[in-house]
Amino acid sequence: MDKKRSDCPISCSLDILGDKWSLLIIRDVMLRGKMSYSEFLNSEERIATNILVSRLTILEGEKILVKDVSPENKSKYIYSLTQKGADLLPIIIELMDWGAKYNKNCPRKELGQRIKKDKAAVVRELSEVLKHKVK
Amino acid sequence: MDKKRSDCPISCSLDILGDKWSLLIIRDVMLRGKMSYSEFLNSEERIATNILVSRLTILEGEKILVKDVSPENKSKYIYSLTQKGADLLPIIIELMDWGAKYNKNCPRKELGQRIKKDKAAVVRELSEVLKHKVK
DNA sequence: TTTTAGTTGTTGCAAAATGCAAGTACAAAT
DNA sequence: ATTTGTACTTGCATTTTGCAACAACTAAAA
Repeated sequence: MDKKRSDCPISCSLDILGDKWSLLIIRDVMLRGKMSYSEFLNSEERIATNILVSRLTILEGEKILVKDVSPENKSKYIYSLTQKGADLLPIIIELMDWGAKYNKNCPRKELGQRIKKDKAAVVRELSEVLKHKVK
Repeated sequence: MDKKRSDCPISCSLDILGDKWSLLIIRDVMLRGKMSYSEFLNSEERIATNILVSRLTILEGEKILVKDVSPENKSKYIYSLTQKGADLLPIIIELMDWGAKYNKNCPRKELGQRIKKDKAAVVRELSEVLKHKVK
């Protein structure tokens, strides 16, 4: 954690999350079941390797993600959400809702449709699911 | 609007909002009644003048803000939210809630307290207020 | 009229972050 | 022993950001 720009909670959040990549990694873990460096690397947005390492380090340092050796493959690491990371769910959902609303090229899929109908229910259900995976 | 990284709605949102400053400007307009270049410049986070101009141009280009000559002072511009900009309210509220929850130095003030108690009500009330100001 | 203050920028330059390509290290599989 | 998979590191060019100074315009004051 560097020095904060101010004590405004929005500013504090943006100090950590305010870039184009961090929340995409969170999305991958939260909604797409991705857990490893190579899975993140293969996301369609094509993050560079050095940026990915840098962001994973920061997210781990902020205790948003935790890193463990994979049980199946000892030369592999898996990243999981902490409760602090899981609590980013509403932000992710709102970004998805706004993005879908104002981009024609972003057709709403299953989750998007459900968010449009009952956002609160989606957040409730997903946070329940995440609760059982949190480290 | 540059080229998008993907059609994921979260990614699309971050293409526009994914930096440390844009959402702080939105915060200033949305929650602090700020409307002008000089007011944004004087926020405690101390944005640089070239960054501010750059962000205002982008936000105007994305039709999140609109720029008009001030009625009182013809050498002054005022920036207002469009409906697209006002629809960022839930994102701002969630960033505030998460930031306040995980930062000791961010004591929740009036709005923060109300968000903690009943987030949905706050969003409903504030979006009603914003609706009447939208350009 | 000249000056001063207020407002919204622009410009130049250094520092930091990002993007890209290649290389490294280590474990497991063949 | 070699290859494959996984997780990085490094070097370098490009882009963005941060900082400080300067500029253009308007309105009001002296």
